[in-house]
Amino acid sequence: MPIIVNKEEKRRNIALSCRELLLEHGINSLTISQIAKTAGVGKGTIYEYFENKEDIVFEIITTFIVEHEKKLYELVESPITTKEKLFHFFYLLFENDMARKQLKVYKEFLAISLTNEPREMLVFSEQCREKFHMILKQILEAGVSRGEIAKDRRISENSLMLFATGLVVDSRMESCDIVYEINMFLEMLLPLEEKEV
Amino acid sequence: MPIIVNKEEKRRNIALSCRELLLEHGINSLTISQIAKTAGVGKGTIYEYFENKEDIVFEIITTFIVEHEKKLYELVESPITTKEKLFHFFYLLFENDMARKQLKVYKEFLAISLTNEPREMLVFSEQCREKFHMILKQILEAGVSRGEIAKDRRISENSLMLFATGLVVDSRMESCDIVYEINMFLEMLLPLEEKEV
DNA sequence: TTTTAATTGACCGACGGTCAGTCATAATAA
DNA sequence: TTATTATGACTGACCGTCGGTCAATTAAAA
Repeated sequence: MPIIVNKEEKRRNIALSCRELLLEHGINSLTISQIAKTAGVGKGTIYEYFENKEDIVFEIITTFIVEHEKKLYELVESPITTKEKLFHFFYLLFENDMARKQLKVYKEFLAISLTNEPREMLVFSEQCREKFHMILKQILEAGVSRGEIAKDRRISENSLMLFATGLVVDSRMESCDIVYEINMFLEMLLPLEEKEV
Repeated sequence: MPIIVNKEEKRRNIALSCRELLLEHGINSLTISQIAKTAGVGKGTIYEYFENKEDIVFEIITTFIVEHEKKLYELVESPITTKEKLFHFFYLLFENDMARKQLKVYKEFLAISLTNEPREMLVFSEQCREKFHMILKQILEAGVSRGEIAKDRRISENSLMLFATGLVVDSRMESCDIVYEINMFLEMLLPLEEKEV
């Protein structure tokens, strides 16, 4: 019998070898031929492991999101105020050059799932949504139990996430000052007095 | 001397003749050849009036947004509570089939301006942002002066708009129940007691 | 030798975009 | 009034690119 390759692993390896390529150029200026060459395989081989071009991007994005999640879990545990945690929950995406480069690719991913509606991507988005929801919930509950958020103030995790999405999308505009927008939003939800409790 | 056509007008007419086509199929499954045929001109002629494919969509989107703005202005004047106005500020986009069809195209437009970053589109987006900002400001100020919003509650128009963007983008997911999300958000900003004042 | 998973790159069709050439009109000359 | 000509409008055959396919090939195991 011929060699049996670990499909899952090879898929990941091909994707990994293109990470830099994708970060540098965007999705659109990335061709399958380039990808194949970079990964050191034939063009046809790519289609043994991926459905289509978007599928490759999808695999890479997944690694980004896993990394992002890790940062979020650190955030939950960090010894700062709830308001600061919330600030970083949003700001993490824009923190530094690397984050912004990854965000750029994530935006392209968003763009794809906004036009075609590939079932798989939707499912994936929903899973992310759920995870982030949980993280937010932890942050908020800790805030309440620590008395940093008044018990009667109902803060909707969903609303915070929709705000985050809006932030990602509208950050393309010059007139959108990320830090300012986040602070305004948080100030609206958690006015100073409450934090001081 | 040859005929001189009104370029501006012809551009609009070509775009207009493709409105239905665009609403029915998306941007991606719309080809230049189709557009040319539908508009009753040669393929090359299209490029006399438009930079590229996206430029055509851009022209059509503009008509959608103008219509949407009109509805928003009506909303400002309508005899309902501030909270209801805010609800409809968001919900107008999902109100009926027509709105949702237009929104679908708008999402595709968003997708384009999210990947390529054509200067022109950015400028356009910022102009829209400014207009919607003004409308929100009017609604909120009316709310304060009518005593429906406490004077000390600072509500950030920008935050509302970011939420709206998030709503548009995340509405692609099944798990995002528009009406519910809007109500949760508004309840967070304007708890019942305040409205009752 | 046979079997079969894996690999490959030449090839295909679709599509966005271009451009050399044609057409239609109106200003002008005869 | 008619012929000439200048020029913007218009056209569709053609081009390059790119995502995706598939028949042929390879090579390891049986």
